[in-house]
Amino acid sequence: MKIYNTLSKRKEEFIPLEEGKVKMYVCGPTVYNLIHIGNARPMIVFDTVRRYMEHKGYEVNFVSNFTDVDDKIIKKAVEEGVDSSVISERYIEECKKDMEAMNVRPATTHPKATQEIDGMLEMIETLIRKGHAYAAQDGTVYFRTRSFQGYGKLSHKNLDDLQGGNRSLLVTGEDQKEDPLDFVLWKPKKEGEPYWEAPWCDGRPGWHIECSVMSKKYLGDEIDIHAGGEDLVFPHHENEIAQSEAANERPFSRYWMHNAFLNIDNRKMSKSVGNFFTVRDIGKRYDLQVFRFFMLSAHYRSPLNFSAELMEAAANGYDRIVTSVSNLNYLIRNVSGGEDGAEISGREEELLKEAEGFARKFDEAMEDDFNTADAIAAIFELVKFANTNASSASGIGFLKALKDEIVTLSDICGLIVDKKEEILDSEIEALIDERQAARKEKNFKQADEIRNQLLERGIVLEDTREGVKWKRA
RNA sequence: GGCGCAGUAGCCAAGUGGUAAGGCAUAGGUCUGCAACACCUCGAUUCACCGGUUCAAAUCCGGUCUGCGCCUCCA
Repeated sequence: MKIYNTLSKRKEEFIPLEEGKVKMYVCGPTVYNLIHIGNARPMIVFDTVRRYMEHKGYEVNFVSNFTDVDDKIIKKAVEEGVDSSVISERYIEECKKDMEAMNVRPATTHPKATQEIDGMLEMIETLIRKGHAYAAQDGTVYFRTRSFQGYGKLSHKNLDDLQGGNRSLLVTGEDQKEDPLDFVLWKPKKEGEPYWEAPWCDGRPGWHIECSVMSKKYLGDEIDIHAGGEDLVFPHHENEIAQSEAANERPFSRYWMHNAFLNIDNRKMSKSVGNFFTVRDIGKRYDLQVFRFFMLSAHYRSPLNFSAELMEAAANGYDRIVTSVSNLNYLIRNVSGGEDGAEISGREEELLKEAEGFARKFDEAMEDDFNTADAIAAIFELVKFANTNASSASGIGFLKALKDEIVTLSDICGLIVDKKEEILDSEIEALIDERQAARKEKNFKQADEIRNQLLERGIVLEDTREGVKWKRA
């Protein structure tokens, strides 16, 4: 399995620290609002990475945090006149609902920053003791960036370039720093803000220290994979490396994975431009399975553009897979030989062998830095193969094997393609029978009337060679 | 200003040295009472442009143009 590592800027063979196990940390959202569709990209992408690794037999310890103390949360809490925990708890719950709707599995652990303050105090103390951090006059604690040799190794920046770029961006409090590149580990409370007691001042943690500490606590000093959006490379992940490696004196993460952005009309989403969608909004307009399919239709390191037209195309593509599985289900239910036909014939054996080639192609694509676009192409080839080779003359064992293969590969992508069979109420069933009778008598006018009637109730009929099928519109 | 990414059919998108996957859309056909589904057929002599290296380049090198990202809270 090859993974593109931001650290080395190349694909590397994945070798876990511990045989058969993967320790993976994904930076989660700051919970001050409903998550937007950009937040959803790393969730879907890295959930898919996790699913594939589990499919390969790895035991994955998947940790993803909620940042629940932050300026934006506090601002919202002040606006609503409630405690900031009310805001963060509310949006953590909403985020979990969205994740479920996108078929993103809950992490092994979802730590919250506010529950991990002790660990942060401890790491900050360690950093001060080792000379990597210092407290300023007002109690703010800064990381001494130049004290960490490897600073810049992830984002491939050199310190002097950074300094030049930063010079014009000096803000208040900057003059307390020994060096403009130093960043905050702990900051003093302001009136009305949540705070914790600390040796330097009552205050709250900086953003970067949170992830270093949560990763250490739940996964250990050294982990396999650390992931997040590409905008986190600098400064967030660079700073995490500095903190963790300076404190633990061990390499932090072996592989760093970063997803590219989801754009809207080729522009980064932003509230000021007004091209900003929440997952909740999109879920009202589209099946979120379609959204997930859309996300995986491009490589995770390529920018992906979001638009109604592209979602439309994705919906049609996703439906093709769902329809194929539903056709197989129909054949399985109505196969002439029933369960007795479970025996797979020699010819079918050969076909299944051929079908395995698509699963192999799928695996090869995923092995190559999780090339989901190629992997989905393999699913489409399999779908075409199934559509071409399955018929009412097929044995049930053969049909089930084909269906299982499509469902298994789709499931690795987190795509639900085997829709549960619904029971129709008897009234609708009676109408379908009535229409069939009308068709038999060549009373097509009445037959079409009934079909339209059912369509108004959201039932779409399809007359296939094998019989009448229906689906929800 | 510094660092970096991308430009492949109408649209989306794989492909990083050996002669252009897959999907959507469009058109024609088979099937069908019609519709839908499915299947078949059709689409880049060519990968932004210009040079170079090579037996061989979408893939490597140099340059040009265009779009985008990071350097500041951000997935």
